[in-house]
Amino acid sequence: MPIKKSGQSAVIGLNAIIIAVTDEVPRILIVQRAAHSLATPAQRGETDSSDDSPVTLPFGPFDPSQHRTLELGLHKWVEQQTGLGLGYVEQLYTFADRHRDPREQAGGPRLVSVGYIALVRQVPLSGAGAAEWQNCYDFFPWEDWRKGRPKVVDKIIRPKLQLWAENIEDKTERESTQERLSIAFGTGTASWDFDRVLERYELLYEAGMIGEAIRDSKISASISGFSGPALDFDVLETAKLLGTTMALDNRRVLATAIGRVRGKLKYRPVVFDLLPSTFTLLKLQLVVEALGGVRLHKQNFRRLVVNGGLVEPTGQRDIQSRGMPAELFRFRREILSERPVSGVGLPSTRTIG
Amino acid sequence: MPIKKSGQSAVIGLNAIIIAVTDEVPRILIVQRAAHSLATPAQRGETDSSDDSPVTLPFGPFDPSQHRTLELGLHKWVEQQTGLGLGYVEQLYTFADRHRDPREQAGGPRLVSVGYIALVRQVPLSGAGAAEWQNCYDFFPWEDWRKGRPKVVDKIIRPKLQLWAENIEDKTERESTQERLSIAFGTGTASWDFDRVLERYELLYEAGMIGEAIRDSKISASISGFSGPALDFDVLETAKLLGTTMALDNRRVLATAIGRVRGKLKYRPVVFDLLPSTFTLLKLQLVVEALGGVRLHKQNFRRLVVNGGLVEPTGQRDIQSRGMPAELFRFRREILSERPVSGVGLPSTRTIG
DNA sequence: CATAAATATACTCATTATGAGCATATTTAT
DNA sequence: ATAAATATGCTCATAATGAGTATATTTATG
Repeated sequence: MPIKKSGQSAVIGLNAIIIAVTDEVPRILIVQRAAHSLATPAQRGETDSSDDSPVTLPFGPFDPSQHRTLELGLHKWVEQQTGLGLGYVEQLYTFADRHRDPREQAGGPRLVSVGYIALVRQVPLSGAGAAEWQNCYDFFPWEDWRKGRPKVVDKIIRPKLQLWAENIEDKTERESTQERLSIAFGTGTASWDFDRVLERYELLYEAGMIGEAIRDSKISASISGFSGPALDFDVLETAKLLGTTMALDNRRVLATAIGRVRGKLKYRPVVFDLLPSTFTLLKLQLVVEALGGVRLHKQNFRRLVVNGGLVEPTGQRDIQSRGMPAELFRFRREILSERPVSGVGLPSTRTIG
Repeated sequence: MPIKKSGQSAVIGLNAIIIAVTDEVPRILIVQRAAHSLATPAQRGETDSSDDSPVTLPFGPFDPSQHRTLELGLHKWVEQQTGLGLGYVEQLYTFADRHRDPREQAGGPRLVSVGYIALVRQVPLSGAGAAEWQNCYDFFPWEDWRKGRPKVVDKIIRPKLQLWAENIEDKTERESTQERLSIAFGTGTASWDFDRVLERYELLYEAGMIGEAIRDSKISASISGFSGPALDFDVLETAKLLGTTMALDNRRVLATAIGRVRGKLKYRPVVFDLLPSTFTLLKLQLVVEALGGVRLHKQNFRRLVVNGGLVEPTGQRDIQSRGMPAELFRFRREILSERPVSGVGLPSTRTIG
């Protein structure tokens, strides 16, 4: 089959970011070594660049003749591959940059992926695919602040990024980069904004500090024929401390997803799609904390969700080991029609009668 | 040139939702009668279904061989067509449902459009295209509450939707529809959530109350060979009161965009991309109100943006006609690095030290 | 059984944010 | 000079939030 050469050609695929929380760990479904059924040639093939990461997000082609909508295509294929029934599903973003795959041939078809986030309750895997669950924070060790600020932030990220930014030649670019740093990593007066996962990832990539950056620059060097500068040991060490490298731009996609979910938590009751129909308040809190990467104040959290009408008691109690048994609650769906958002108003300004 | 028959083929296009606010009116850029340069055959051609609406969003094909990223493609083409320089740009959504164009041929390539929102300051149009500005609320008369609740809401929308929902046969579906109604239109205890523009639009479409629904059902009837039921005068009258019909699913795209912008207003300072670099607080407020479709309390709005550190006085005053001259303010970019979001926290729960 | 450890739940209190309004100042039009 | 229009300052009640303290109910362990 000859390769199409049309400049306008594109292949549309679906990327699924499937999230579940178990044992206080947010996990995503990943596939090892491109075991996913159908990949583009560029995705499947010539990956033997020795250190290329085998970890990918589940990916499947979208066949318009088969499926009426993207979302239906996604459901079908995920269920086939994993046996998972998807709960909450939301379109994330469409990724279409050139060199998403750095090995993409000039003139070859562009790989366009539409990413979907799905939140699921359960963890039983079956189906044809070789999918497995992996801790989100394996990919973003700097994003989990539940045990305090991760050491990697002060020891590596901040100093190295600072240094990198200071050495940018162009003044305008240097200053705008420093501003971005300050916003994303909360240097100075700023606090750490848990939503800005993507912005942090992008800065680390641009600074060449993570595995993908090293890999991509190596590849483009080898394509252009130049041999890049020898990588010193330190760079590789740093990259290793900054989490597991993923294939292509998959880690970027994942960063987008986590940021989106964290943002969503604030104003829509999506957590409940990760929980069974009844749960204790502690379980609820732990799931929120896992996704947000933060610890919350227990009594206030309780006050918020109970007084806020998000949950209601079932009258039943949880049976467990240590301590006083907690009451089981359920999500109050009615809240959706009662309050505009579960927590906020306009720009922080409310309407006037 | 023979038509491709591959079941997997797709054409990727870009839809631009370009928003500006002038004279307290939020406006979007539209194109009359498919005057946009390059449309798919389905989009351009056989539109002669008599009453088919001529109003479309700017649309352009995306050529991967020309542009490295979707956003670059968008910029290029918008500037060519309109002479506009885009300010804030954000990817909105990817629309790929079958029958986005109800005339789509079975087996023909699927039209996939990636929508982008752009906020611009100015209104001078030039360039090759036949674009013009139109009031957003021409398409969504029920969304502008600045002069109180629009009459169309109580006179038409609520009663007709209520009736429609009550007559759904299947009990489960009826109840879920009634819940959706209550959430979207704030029947009962609920208040009107200004974000839920898309949900409201979709319900009106499903209920067959707006122009697009009538058009699409006519078309599928004519394709399937059945002649649909004769439309009574009332249905057409209703549709006319519910705003201007757009081509294809463009109004749905626009609804998505407006909802997104309204939501964004709450927690990111995007308004400033619609304003000149200095402005009075009234101007600022009027722009927020225009987009939100609400009136705000003036003194509290001032307190919010000034005490909240979003803006700072320039020392200069505005020269105008009536009344005390207002001070000119400017956006404090520093706020971005100072506060996580301009207004909120986690699900409504803050972190604990 | 008594006690410690673990957990759940109730309440308090200071601070800040929000919604609604009154009061005063500064300008232009008449 | 006065009315109309606008800007701006201030108050006040209420609600939301952050940070605790206190108490209750359970299991594990001596």
